[in-house]
Amino acid sequence: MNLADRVALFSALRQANPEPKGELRSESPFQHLVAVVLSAQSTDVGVNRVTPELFRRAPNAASMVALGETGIIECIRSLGLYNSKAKHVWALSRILHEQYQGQVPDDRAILESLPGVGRKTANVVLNVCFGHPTLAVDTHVFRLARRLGLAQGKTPTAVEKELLEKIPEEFLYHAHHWLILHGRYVCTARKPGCDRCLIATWCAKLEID
DNA sequence: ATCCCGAGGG
DNA sequence: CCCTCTGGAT
Repeated sequence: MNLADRVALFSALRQANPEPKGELRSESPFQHLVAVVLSAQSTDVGVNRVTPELFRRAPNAASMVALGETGIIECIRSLGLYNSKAKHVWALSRILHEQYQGQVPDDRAILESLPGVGRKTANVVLNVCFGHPTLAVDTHVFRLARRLGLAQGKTPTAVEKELLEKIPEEFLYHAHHWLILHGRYVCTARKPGCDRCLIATWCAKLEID
């Protein structure tokens, strides 16, 4: 896809949704970090179902440490993957509490060193909490980028690199949310809604027609 | 049966 | 590189 088409594609997404927001609910960087860790292989609806009670019991790092792994599991059981997620949330809370005054650091290397925080989660936190133009490649962005023909890589890391090269800078900051929302509600995994797709004009999947 | 805002461990 | 973690929704 050439530059003019890429600009047109992202302009269409921007026009439809000028200020895209993620759908995970939180009231602080700490809560957002925890919500993103919990979102691994789970839906946002599921995360938003359990976080009100979790954050009522433990709104910050210190109280999350006090709640303990068992208390965390009680709150998040219906999400799945609860043993490892509870372990990670408790351990990262303890590190933030003991070493970072309970604050989430604006630093990729430190974020990725936290238990349960990989590249994708760090990219989301850097973007949403600290305003950096990072691009988090989750399951939706990965699928959509490949369908559109914006990337061919076989790993999220490879696709992130391709997208960073192909998405014009002016669109980079919002690109994650535009792509994830489009992937979630239109270009879904099982049944892509091509008939109601705003960017089908530029989609490699439909080029043959 | 497949997918969900993945990460850690082998 | 692959496997596992795990329940809920479709």
